[in-house]
Amino acid sequence: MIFDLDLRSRDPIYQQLVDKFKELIISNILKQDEQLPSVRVLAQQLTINPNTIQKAYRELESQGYIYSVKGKGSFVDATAQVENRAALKEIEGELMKLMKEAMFLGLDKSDLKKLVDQAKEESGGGIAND
Amino acid sequence: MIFDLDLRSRDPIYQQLVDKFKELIISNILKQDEQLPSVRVLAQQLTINPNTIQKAYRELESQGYIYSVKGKGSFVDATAQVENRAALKEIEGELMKLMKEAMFLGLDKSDLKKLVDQAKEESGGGIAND
DNA sequence: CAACTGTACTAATAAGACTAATACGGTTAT
DNA sequence: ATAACCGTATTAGTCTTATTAGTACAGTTG
Repeated sequence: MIFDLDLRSRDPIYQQLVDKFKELIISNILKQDEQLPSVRVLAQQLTINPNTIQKAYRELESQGYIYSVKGKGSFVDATAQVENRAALKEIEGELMKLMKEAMFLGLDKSDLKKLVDQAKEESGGGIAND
Repeated sequence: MIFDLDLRSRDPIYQQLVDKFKELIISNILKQDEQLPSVRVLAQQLTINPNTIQKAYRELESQGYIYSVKGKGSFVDATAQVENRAALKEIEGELMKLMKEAMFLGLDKSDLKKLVDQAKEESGGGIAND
């Protein structure tokens, strides 16, 4: 489990952790029901405070990416993502904003559609369908 | 000039202002060389500190969206956006991340490509090409 | 000169991220 | 059952940063 945290970033550490884990789950590197490192172990590995890990895990759980069981651990929950309508709406809004900005900066529709294909290949495209 | 700022947001006010002005410039509601409200006037309208406006304008200038002239004012700079290679690379990265997440949450390629078309229509599509 | 513009600087306040220490409750294997 | 793990909660202190406040300087315009 390798994490390249940037302690000097404006992005909080817990947010970086959330993003990293999301990527690992989305790209299916962490698989369904696979156990995440424990709060204490990961904190020791990264030499940061356990509370920070806990905050990241709590966030991941509230977003439906993992589930935690007292006494057992935290595990990947890659099911039922489709039900997360609110999150999807938010992401669509962000996507629209970024796409408009990208177009303003010189990209055109075909460039963006290539990005779509690329995103598909790099994530579910090669993994979820096998 | 209407701004619906969320003072309680985790996003800083100056960042919200940057986003708003970007949107207005990208959608061509604010046109080339059009003057932006002065730092002091806008601060008074929004009942926030002039320094916050200044910070937003400085950011917009560093990103190439406006230019400021001492004694005269701040103006829209919608030219030469294509040269901003670094910004474009960053945006592409963010787009990839969001697209992957959107797919994980249930969207497919065609959904995303529809978003691309929609973004085109709502921004440059209907304005830059007339 | 007066009234406007952007810009710069310093200090004070408020909020939030992070650390630290501690404690509680559930699980699992010996 | 008891030790060694797990997640969870709470409180307090530190540090950073956004924001405010006040002041000052420099250029433009009538």
